[in-house]
Amino acid sequence: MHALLRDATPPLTRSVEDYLKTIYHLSSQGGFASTSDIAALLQVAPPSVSGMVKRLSETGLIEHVPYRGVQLTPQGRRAALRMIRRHRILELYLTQHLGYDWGGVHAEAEQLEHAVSDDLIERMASALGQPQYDPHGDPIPTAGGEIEEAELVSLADAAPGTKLELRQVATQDTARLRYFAEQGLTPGVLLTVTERQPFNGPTTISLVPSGDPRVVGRELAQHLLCRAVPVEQHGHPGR
Amino acid sequence: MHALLRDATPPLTRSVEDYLKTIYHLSSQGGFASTSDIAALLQVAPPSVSGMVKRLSETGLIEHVPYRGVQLTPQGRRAALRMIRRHRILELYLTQHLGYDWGGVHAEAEQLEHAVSDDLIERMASALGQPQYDPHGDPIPTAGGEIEEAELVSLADAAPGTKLELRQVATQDTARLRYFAEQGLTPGVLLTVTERQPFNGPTTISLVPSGDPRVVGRELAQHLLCRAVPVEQHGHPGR
DNA sequence: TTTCCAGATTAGCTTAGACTAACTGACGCC
DNA sequence: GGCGTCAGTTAGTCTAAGCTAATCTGGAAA
Repeated sequence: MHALLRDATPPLTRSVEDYLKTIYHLSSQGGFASTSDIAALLQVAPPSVSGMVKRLSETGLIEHVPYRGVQLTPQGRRAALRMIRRHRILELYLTQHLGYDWGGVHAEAEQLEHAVSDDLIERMASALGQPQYDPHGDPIPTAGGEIEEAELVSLADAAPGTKLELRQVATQDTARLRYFAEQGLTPGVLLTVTERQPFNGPTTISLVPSGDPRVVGRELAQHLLCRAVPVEQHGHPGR
Repeated sequence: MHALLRDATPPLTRSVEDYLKTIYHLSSQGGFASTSDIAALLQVAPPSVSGMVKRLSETGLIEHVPYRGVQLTPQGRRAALRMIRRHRILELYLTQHLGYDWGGVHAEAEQLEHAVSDDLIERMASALGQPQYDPHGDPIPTAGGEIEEAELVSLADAAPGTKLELRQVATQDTARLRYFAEQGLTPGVLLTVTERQPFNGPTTISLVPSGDPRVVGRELAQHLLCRAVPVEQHGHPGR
């Protein structure tokens, strides 16, 4: 891996890094990222996105189909995964070594990810024991640019009766994150789906070791991404 | 302290922060910082400095006397000391907690100082036990903007026969820093000045507990800033 | 099919910060 | 006391990245 990287292109700017990361997130469930979705996530006006999209496709980081959207090229994907690795290692380091809480860590990492050197990231990764998951349960790409593609279902879609491991909490909203933490809904937790009310109603679950019940509304349940647990078996890599 | 800071002015840009820090260093031994000195330290062309100087004096961060130079206003000084605090705490944290060496830490801190939040800096300061000196022996300003003004003599100017404590190593050159470290010349070391050759010749010293001699050329000696030790007495605050 | 509209794009402007080239002022020297 | 030198400044250009206003397009609805 990491072969043929002869391109000594100028380092990416902070903005470019943000665009690539955003495009990665928007297009990771297949397909294209649209101009307006990118604009909304980055909080810029759509024409700003069009302008950047032109520059990025000229430098070969993305593929642009006019009026359809954009996708990352392999080169762009590599750059995006590098940023995601930085972000997730920073979040983990800040929570484990500097007492940040689960909610407030995102904004700090968002700034730092553009400023830290690769060397510092690898030192943090070592200090953390080469972790595989960040505090939200998201997989951390390797330095070589590999990422675990998990097959996850949102709790809102899981069939009643199944046993699941909560793997990711897919929101950045601090208030929601805090609420989930209070409810004991953090990555790694095991649970069974008890029932779901019809017409987009709430999902009832019970936590696995304790049997404690929880009722989760549809909106929140959509943020809880789970992995099916194949009957009696757990103990996964990171935390 | 920290009262009357009602100015909710837009946050300073990275460039502005760098200019202020540079101007602080250049004008700290009294007087004005010149356009060309600023340009040389920041590695930009002199007209770029003129342009920035105009903007900074319009926003009240510096005082500009045309064709003479610039000085910080109290507001500018506050901003500069904030950056210096960040830089020095970062250097100390990186060396103590992430295994950076004395030489390589500067560049990393130079980037990070613009990206970290005040909160993170204070967390690092706590993790370090509210330190007063960075790894080079430079005093760390308080969060309130106070800095210890030490009376330091460079080793090149110290009178033979005096006993000194090495307090700062005033260079950022990695090779020189490594050399000093090899020679045991790090902040906190005690020494006596044995003799000095005339005509800008080298200074001979002996390290105090061990009595080991060292001969230091004038150029290097100028970088070694020392505090007079008032006869039998040592043990200073940080390290 | 034609129409219409939301979303995408182009056109043109702004700001920060850098640059080169050209000009000006301060001050030492003869 | 005029003159040169060199540092400092002004003028004008460039790039990245944002914006608003105006225009275009592709696909759903009529």
